[in-house]
Amino acid sequence: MNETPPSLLGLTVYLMSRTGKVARGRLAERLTERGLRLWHMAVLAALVDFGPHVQRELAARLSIDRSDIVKIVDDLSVAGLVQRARDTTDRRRVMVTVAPAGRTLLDRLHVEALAVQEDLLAPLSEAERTQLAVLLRRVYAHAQDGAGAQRPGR
Amino acid sequence: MNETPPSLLGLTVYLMSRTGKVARGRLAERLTERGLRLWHMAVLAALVDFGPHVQRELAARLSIDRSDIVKIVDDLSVAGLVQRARDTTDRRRVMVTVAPAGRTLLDRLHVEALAVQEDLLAPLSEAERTQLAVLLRRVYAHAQDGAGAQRPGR
DNA sequence: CTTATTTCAGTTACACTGAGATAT
DNA sequence: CATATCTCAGTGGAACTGAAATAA
Repeated sequence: MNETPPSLLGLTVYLMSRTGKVARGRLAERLTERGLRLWHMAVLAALVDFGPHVQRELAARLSIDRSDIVKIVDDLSVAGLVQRARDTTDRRRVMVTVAPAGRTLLDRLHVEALAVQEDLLAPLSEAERTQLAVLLRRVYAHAQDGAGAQRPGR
Repeated sequence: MNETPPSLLGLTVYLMSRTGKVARGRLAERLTERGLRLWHMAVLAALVDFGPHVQRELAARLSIDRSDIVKIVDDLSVAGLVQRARDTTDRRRVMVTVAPAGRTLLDRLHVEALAVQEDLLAPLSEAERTQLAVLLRRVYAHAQDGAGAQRPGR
């Protein structure tokens, strides 16, 4: 009685939308327990992977709106997970650097994300999980390239 | 410079969340041109695939909140895409039936959804698209079973 | 004077909560 | 009285718009 309409299950875009929402929701659930949201984790990851960023770079890399990055970085700063400092050569810019506490927290968040993933992908074998990851990475890369919908670039 | 952090790309849950959001966004974009949203299409699909529903059944089948189904069905009703009628045997219930206009519209929406999908999955071969669909269907089915996060059942 | 970056205020869509109205 | 269904009002996070403040 609770079956999903076959005409929707036959659409891969619909499946992507639904499963993506579940993935997002379960990740967010874990992060909420720590008073964080997905963007907080994403920003920490960007800082750890690529080093200090100007806020505008963070927004561009993560596809967050420039208006929203402010609050996110502010939250992280208040929590002592990142440090903010005016760029001395261009005082319009705010350099954001990950703090030691941010690194150790990100490690833990990563472990939790893997647990969520383990749970979500439970019905798939190791090989199938790899397959899924590979396929999604290619789709993601293609989408990032701006093909398809209008991508004004902002 | 706009590369996504590798530690996030390595998480399949993150990829699912991101690609799902893109899929959702592009579908919604098309529907917005017709003044519709994703749930409108989902409700039409449920009615066409399974016949008339009581509103509560629609909500359960599509995992929409019982509070939100009201407005969605109301929109469809105003647009002449569905018909609402009190159940004569249990006058608390409202039976929702798809109207002919709803059927023909759903056909067109389905075509558009396939176009969006074609675009999004462009980098994948036919075989790979099938693979992706199969894997996602299994993940979706598993998620629906209530495994993992708390599913209070409402 | 124009442009870039940060910041803030406000809007919209969305998912959910809680409670009221009606009927069983 | 308890329960089920529908309905509405309100809340909070998310994504976006527009514009002000500061600096180049």
